[in-house]
Amino acid sequence: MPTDAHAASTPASPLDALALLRERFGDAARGAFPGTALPEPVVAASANAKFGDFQCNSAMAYAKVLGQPPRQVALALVEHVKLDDLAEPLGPASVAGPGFLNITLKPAWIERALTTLAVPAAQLGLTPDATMPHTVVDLCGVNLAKQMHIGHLRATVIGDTIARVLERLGGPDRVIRQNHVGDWGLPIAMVTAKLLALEAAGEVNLAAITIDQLDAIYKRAKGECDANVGAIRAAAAWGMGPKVIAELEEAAHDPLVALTHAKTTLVRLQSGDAGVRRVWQRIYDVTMAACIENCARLNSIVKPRHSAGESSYEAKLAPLVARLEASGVAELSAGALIVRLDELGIAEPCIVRKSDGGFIYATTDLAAIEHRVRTLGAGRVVYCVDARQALHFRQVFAAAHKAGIVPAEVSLEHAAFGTILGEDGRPFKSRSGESVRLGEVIDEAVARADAQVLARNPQMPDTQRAEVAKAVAIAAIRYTDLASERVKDYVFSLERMVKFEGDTGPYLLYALARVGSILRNAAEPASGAPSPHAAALAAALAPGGSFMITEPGEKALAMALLRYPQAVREVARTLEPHRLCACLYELAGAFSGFFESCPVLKAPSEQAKSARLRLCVLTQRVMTDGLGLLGIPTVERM
RNA sequence: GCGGGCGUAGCUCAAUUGGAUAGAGCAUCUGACUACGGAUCAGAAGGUUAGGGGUUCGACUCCCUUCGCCCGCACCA
Repeated sequence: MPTDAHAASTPASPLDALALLRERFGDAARGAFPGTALPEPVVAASANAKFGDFQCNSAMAYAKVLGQPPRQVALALVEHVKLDDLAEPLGPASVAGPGFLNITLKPAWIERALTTLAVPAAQLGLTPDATMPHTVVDLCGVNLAKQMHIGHLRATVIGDTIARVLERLGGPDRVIRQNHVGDWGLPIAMVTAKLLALEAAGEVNLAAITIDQLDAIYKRAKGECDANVGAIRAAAAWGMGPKVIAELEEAAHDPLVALTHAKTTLVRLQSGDAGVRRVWQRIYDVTMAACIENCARLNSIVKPRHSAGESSYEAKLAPLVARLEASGVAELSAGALIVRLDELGIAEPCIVRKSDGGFIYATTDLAAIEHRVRTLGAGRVVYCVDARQALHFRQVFAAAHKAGIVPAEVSLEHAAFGTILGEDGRPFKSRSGESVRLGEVIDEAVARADAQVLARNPQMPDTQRAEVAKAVAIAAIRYTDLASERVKDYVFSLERMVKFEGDTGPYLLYALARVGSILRNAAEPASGAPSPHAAALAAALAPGGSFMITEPGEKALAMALLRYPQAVREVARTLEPHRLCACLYELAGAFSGFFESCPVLKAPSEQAKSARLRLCVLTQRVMTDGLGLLGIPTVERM
């Protein structure tokens, strides 16, 4: 759907060459072809350096509308476009191929833009945007009595990164993290019941119980409850006779007893029975302590105050469902209460109450949405949850809107992510087929990182190396998780991700360490004598000072720096952190190129030295800021 | 069966949302002033973007279709 170029648009940031060029070419199109509605101009960074820095590709499209030859249209745009301050003058030679317009920025513009970017008040082009809606980010999502495993990694890392990016853009008070804890329902009741029994039998000490023990007890309890229940259901579904089912039920006598007991426990829990509640609270505390610790180890900001257990919505479910029923949005079907969504293109209805009268997770999610929007004031709710939940969220979002639980303008988004695969291409599991504990994965990453640092830097003190290894491990894990397209599966290979070479988190830390090394050398040379670079460094650090772009290496670095603010905004819009990863990797690469071709401390003149030092300072700031958004801690040396 | 996702170099991943010769990193090969951290850089080689049709001046991208893999599909969360 082409938009009218005559429509007003928000003014472009003075840092954003791309947006400025779009603006200018929009003006040019209106000037050259008055009265004709034309689509917004298409301007893009040139893929190939020989085509300049940017290219305008609209002449071909406009030619179609105007019925003129594309090169003629291109020439008309050249005639009308005003780029004097921004780019080298365009001429007939700027038109290439079928009508591409090649644009090269003026060094003076790049230098001014860098100066603007570097001004402290500009915050690297990311001053808080007061119009950004309050945003709830649903992340982590642990379950009571279950050890965190590899399946929690992505929800924890991606969710945290999205939250960090939105906080950077809208200010810290605009983002509310919510850890939707699975702390309610029959599964929890099963463990609670089992734990009560074990405690009564003197087999466990509740005060000293660990998450590992809870995890084991959970599995036992669950096993005892649904040992043969599945078989009975299958027998019924396959139309087997009542005799077969009766036999199975006989065999499943114990499981059914356990299940019944769990159901009774659930009722007691829901009615506030103090004895049951005490055990439940203990399970909650132990689980959450482990969760918070794991998150901290991953450098994800998930604190107790972010916990939003399903139990906290318990009291709201019945009234919510009653409203849905009264308003006619929900209807009975085969004994269950459902919200039909077929008119919204979703064939499967959203079940809000089971035929046995119980509520299910969709009900809780609806209550959570209402809370997030009405109470927490969210204008946008982002769910960082496995892609397999896609249908569930489509249903819940549609139902929420249909029922008027949230206003239509509130954006409900499922930031779906793919599965972590093992190197065999199958979902990542341990040798025994069990899911791998998150803590183990982190341990191994730290061990590998430590070995790498030791091999390369044997003289580093152990305590420092331990700190560095932690940072490298986090960089490795987080960067890999964030660097590929969110919805896709990816292969988990610690060996590859902990490498210091190539497109990895550790490489980014290395690039930053090299920047820091130059600045350290500038400040304090080996001998005790005053640094010969002191004057140049002071000039470079002086606020508001000017940049100087002459060498290709300097220009490439400058262009990479200038892309940063836009990359961060793209992440906020698309909820795709890999765009920021790519931006930072390109920045690191540009710096490496600069590092090779443009000596800083041995620069040909004092002026060049100070200008290059200024580039180093800005690179350090941008890299640090960007890594911070990815939740990757930085180190001085490694 | 219906719905959704995916398929890009030997391997792991990109491609600014329709633009020029599809880019990186591993691995392979060739080079680089005894180097402000060589954990680097420059270059080479590697592709029928799963196959086939269509739309378009122009397609990895949009539409149709076949193949392959993954995931969902009312009352577990």
